[in-house]
Amino acid sequence: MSELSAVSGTPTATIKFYQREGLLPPSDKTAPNQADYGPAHVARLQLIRALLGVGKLSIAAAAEVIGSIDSAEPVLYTFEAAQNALSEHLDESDVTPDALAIVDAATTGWRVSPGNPGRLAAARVVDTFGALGQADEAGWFDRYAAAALLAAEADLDEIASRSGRDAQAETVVVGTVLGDALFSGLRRAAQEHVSSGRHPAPPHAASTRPNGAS
Amino acid sequence: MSELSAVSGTPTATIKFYQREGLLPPSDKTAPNQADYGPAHVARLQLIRALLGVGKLSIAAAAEVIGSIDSAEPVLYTFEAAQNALSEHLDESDVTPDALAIVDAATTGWRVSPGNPGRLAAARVVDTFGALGQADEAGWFDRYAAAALLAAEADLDEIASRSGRDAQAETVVVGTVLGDALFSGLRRAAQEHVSSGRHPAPPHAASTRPNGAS
DNA sequence: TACTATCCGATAGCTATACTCTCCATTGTG
DNA sequence: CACAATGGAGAGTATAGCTATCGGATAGTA
Repeated sequence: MSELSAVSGTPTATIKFYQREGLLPPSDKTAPNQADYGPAHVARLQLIRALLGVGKLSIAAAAEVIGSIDSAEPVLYTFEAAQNALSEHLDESDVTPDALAIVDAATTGWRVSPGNPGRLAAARVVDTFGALGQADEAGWFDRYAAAALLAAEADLDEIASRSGRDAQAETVVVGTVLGDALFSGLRRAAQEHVSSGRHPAPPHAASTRPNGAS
Repeated sequence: MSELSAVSGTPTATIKFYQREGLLPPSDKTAPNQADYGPAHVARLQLIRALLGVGKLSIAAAAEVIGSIDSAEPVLYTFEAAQNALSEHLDESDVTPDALAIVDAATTGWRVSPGNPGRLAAARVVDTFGALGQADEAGWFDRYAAAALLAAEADLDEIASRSGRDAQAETVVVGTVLGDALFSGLRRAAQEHVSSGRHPAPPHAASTRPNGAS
């Protein structure tokens, strides 16, 4: 076990905790008190740390998505499981019909089930936006929908490039979880870029420099 | 005070807590034990609930962004403040140069300061992605960067449509915080759409229906 | 066989966050 | 003037995510 701890940099106490919570599969034990860990365990632990750390999942949510990787279900179900684990559970009564209509209008032509967690989450954002007295003057929702479509196509292409159910299922989870974080980072960078292109004086954060490929 | 509580549906104990934490400005008191709250207080409280609830900010982060709305700084600084409050504080030593190079390549031509929190956050995602044994086969990073640019342009247009520093500053904060949640919801919806367009059998979540504008 | 070191597993404890409750002097109101 | 309500301050609570300790068992060594 402390082999695992040493390799991963995770304290043994934490590893034991993850095992208890069902995040990490039980060790293949060779004796009542002796266990063996292989590269699969190391990889799994790394996945856990990524989901909890960068992805900010809760222990329970991480356990759910990991379970859906391990189940033999087709990849499409893993997708659903990942989405459910990542979103808090809303139903239609948590959002106004108006907000749903706005979301549906922004996603016209999309084939999305009414209970899709993303649809409901987006509607709640629309509600919140309205409650704060903000209005969508410049087609913000529509343009976000276009951006989201771009990202989703990239996601699906990335998944399709993997071969084998297990590799695909893992990419589904990793892509879904890390995708949020990646986009959020890139959007902030893009905000600075767009903003500096429109306003003469850049924010005080030191030197801004045009970015050539390294 | 319980006027405020009634209107907002927030318990008075919680309101008092927010005041203590500096989220809510002190009441304009008319007597040592009697205070008056106006519509500004109601609006502020709603903003707080939105930041904490939908935006999932911590109390401390919310206090920071709210402070930057109230300061008289130009809107560009509010942008920076919002970004800093939303990102955990990374510096270049937290990510590999390789990951930074990949991020910079995906954002070629963008004018972004090296310390931009988004740039570093994106690099950390790239690192994590690699550590999990995933490779960017289908131009995932580049395509996310394109999507992020779209979103950032929408953000800036939306902000530009507001008049007055205070309205703009509030839209900066609201847009930056809610934008992450909105995109994440729309991306999940788009994933289902794209996925159902590519695979014959949809996931079991009941009826999927093509979506006509309401 | 004795000794030591390690390991597993279970339990209890710790820390941070986001509230929530209790107390109490003050005070508007009838 | 009685009296419920108010504002402010500090302590208390619930949950999440670890972390530390203890007890029993076993492998390695001599």
